[in-house]
Amino acid sequence: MGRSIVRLKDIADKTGFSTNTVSLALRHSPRIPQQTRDVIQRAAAELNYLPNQIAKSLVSRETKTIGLVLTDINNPVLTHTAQSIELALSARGYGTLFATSNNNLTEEVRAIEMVRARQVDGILIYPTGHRQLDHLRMLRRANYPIVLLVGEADAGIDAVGMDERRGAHKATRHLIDVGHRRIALIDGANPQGNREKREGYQQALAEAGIGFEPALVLDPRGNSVDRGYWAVDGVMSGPDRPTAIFAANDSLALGALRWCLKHNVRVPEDVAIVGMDNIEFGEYAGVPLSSVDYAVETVTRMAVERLMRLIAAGDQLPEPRITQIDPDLVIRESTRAQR
Amino acid sequence: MGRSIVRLKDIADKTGFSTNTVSLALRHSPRIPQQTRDVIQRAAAELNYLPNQIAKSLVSRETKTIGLVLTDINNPVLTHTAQSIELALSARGYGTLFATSNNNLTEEVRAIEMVRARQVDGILIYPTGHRQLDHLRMLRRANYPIVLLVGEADAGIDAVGMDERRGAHKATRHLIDVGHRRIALIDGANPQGNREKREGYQQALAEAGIGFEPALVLDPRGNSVDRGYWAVDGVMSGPDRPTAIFAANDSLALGALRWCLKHNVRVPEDVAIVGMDNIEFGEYAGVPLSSVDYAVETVTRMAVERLMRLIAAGDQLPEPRITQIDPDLVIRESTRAQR
DNA sequence: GCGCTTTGGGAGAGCGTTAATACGCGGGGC
DNA sequence: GCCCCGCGTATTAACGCTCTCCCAAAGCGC
Repeated sequence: MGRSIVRLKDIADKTGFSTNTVSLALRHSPRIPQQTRDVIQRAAAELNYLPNQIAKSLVSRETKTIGLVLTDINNPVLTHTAQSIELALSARGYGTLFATSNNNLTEEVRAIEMVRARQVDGILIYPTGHRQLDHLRMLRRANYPIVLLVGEADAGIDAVGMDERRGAHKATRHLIDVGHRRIALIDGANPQGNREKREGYQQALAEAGIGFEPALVLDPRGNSVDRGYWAVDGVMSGPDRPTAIFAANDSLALGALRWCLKHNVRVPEDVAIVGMDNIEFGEYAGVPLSSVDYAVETVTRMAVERLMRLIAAGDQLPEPRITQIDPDLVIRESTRAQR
Repeated sequence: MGRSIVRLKDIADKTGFSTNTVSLALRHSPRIPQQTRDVIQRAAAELNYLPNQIAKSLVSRETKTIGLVLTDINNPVLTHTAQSIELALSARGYGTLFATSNNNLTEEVRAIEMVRARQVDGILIYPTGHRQLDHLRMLRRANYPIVLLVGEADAGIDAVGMDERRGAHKATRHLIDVGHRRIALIDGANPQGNREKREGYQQALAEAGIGFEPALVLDPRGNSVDRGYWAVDGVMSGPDRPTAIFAANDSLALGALRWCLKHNVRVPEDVAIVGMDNIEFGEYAGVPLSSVDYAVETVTRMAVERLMRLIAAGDQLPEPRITQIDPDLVIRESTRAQR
């Protein structure tokens, strides 16, 4: 616990006032005359006093710290989210206690216990399973301030996030609009029970009267560029190649793009590619990548604001509010050319 | 501070034992007979008891939490570092209190105060300025466990990091070896006082008898892909184009690569490019990027181990130890072809 | 000069936990 | 039969801070 040994009592001893008076003076209480405050504050500065937030928390029953639980920070969009949240929280005087679940429910539960034991004032979480929310609902029911970073419609918990179904629908629809009918989907989250993207994809196909072909749904078993590369290797090498690929995130899309460039498959002439999240590396890729934009700043701003409101509400939380942000599709060269 | 209201006292009331007995029982003290322990532990489980780490910290004088202060998590290598550190710490039962300095010394100081006020047991920091370490040295002198994530040789503080000077030297040397003499450097950190990369670059030039040309040193004013793109726009559009580019990180390098691809400048035939950090997006770029590998896992493992040792040392810290990791150069297509 | 308020400050309790110490009681040694 | 010991548990005092009283002296009106 650091080596910070200067306490209120030390300032009290040095100035001759009681610890109580010192405490009030350092918090600018009007009950202490200006002159006394000056003396005390000067003494505090000389001793290099730093208030012990732990002791403060014990009595005030708030830690001014929130728990941030993410699945896996290597996804650039979650990285950006983490950064943006930390910024917003620190601007409000809150610290960020960070933990990862590694896309594993058991670890998620452990991470939540860890931050709860440290008495965080609230939790922001990007849950592993968008459907496995019971443990979170229990917290919410116990009046624990918690906000999901996923726009899960029927969570029963406050949530702010991209409408992934609509995003996937827009991306697929766009591919259809520019003339594609054989559209592959790369999505690692679907087997884990996060079906939104898959549903958006299927819905767009259905609306266009295109039959759903299970062979075109690829499970990359991960979310790295590498995974995207190998996910498409099978179908693309085969005889019945798709003419378009929709990837559930830009890392996967860039992997697919790389496969194409390496095998002299022209993008977008031979195969069009759309990603999701609109990360910077996509914009500046070998062929600039079309992508569904994830409005990180908007999501984090709203999520933090909502969490602050829940914290302020105290013992009687308001009804949960779910905000689903309708994402924009950013069209770049990887789908630009008409067929 | 959450809404966790179950205390030792509640378990005591329920079971009829004193809070003290409950405390001992839950910590498996041999002083409490097995049978009593069972009763108490069952009651604790029923009440959903979660120990209050804050209260525990106040008396034990350790929080089992460490502060992680980074400049800017958007750099993929720092992202990876953050993830890897969180993992290592959580495996050791430590929480990670995370803060960013946004590459600003004032904010760095504030971030450190924030984590110190929360009584973290130690600090891991990627400092803004590799030469502005006085405030950190003061902490170290006060026996505060702190480890830098930068291999700064004469820090006087424990440090683990890549040897950036050698890395830059290797990259530049490689470009010289494959026949280049007009080699541009893109480096945003140099104007901030982090001169290691620049020095490695200049040293390699000098050894090869190549005159240093200030016009070839480009300040991107940032570290995004976008910045890399615009940083090279000037020299590359001019008459006296360099034939090779060494970028201080892969984001910048990918920006430069993108400029080339967009303007039909062949890589590596017309211009060779080397980056630094060896991020995955570089490996799968339009032209796979040569890069100096940053051994993230090694750095974080050693840094965390060192921090643990410092924490265990208590009031008498051992002499600071600085570990500089000699990075490997990964050669890919962006520099492969001989001229 | 009396009682009132106001001003400046202190004493003490308590936040949830742990560590040190105290205590009651049963049993064994002599 | 008495003392002592040890077992099982309770009591008490911290940890550093804030909050709720409380008190003493000064100021003020009549």
